[in-house]
Amino acid sequence: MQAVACCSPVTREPLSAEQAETVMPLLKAIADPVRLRLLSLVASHTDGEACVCDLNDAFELSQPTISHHLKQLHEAGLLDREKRGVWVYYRINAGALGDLVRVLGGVAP
Amino acid sequence: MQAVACCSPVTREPLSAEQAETVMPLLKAIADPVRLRLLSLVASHTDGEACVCDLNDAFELSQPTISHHLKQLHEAGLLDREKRGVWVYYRINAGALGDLVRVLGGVAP
DNA sequence: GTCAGGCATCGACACACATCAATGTCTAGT
DNA sequence: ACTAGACATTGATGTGTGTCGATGCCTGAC
Repeated sequence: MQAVACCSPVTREPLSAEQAETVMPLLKAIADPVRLRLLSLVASHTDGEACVCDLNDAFELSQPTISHHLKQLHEAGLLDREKRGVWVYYRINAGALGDLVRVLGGVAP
Repeated sequence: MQAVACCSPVTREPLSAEQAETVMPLLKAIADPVRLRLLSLVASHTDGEACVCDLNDAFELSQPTISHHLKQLHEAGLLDREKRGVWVYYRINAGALGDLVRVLGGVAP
């Protein structure tokens, strides 16, 4: 998969400035409590996808705010977006999350 | 080790607000290009520790800025601090990084 | 065509944060 | 004691970002 395909783990050799900037979008995307929970909600949902209508109800935040966070996760490559009729479904991109785990020195399942 | 010991992977079940807040310090600490590189520099250095004097020279940033970032990483539990004479050494805390990897659904080495 | 509802975009605001110069604190020499 | 050097702390400043209300765009139903 290797959606980001960046570099060896941070614990192995020093990250260059360019490599760090490559990983930043992923890290900044999940470095917010609401976005991390959104990602978790989508990832752990049935079939690995969830409707925005359900996600809105899971937080005491305005609809534009949730929409904004989902856009951030989508642009980072962590969530895929698909419109089906009136509803929009977000799906987890396991590859992107796996890349991040590997950069941090872990082993992706 | 389990320095943070928080929760099952984000991909398994939805993270609660409290669980998300628990992981945030770790994520926010590495969600900055300079700090991620600092962490990588320390982690990949000989014996897993590095002197601040060396870290200062690795960036074109002022000394207070580097000091500030190292403090952030230290307070997040990712780096241990030890003063030896005039010099200060920072050491990687592999446990904290491992916890983060596990929360993200990876397997820590 | 019209209307209602789901979601995105826009503009504005408040707060957080990265950065620096100046200063403080500690240690080892001399 | 005095000095020089290594790091930390402080205060100030500019930029980034999370949040919301208002508005716009689609889609399906009538």
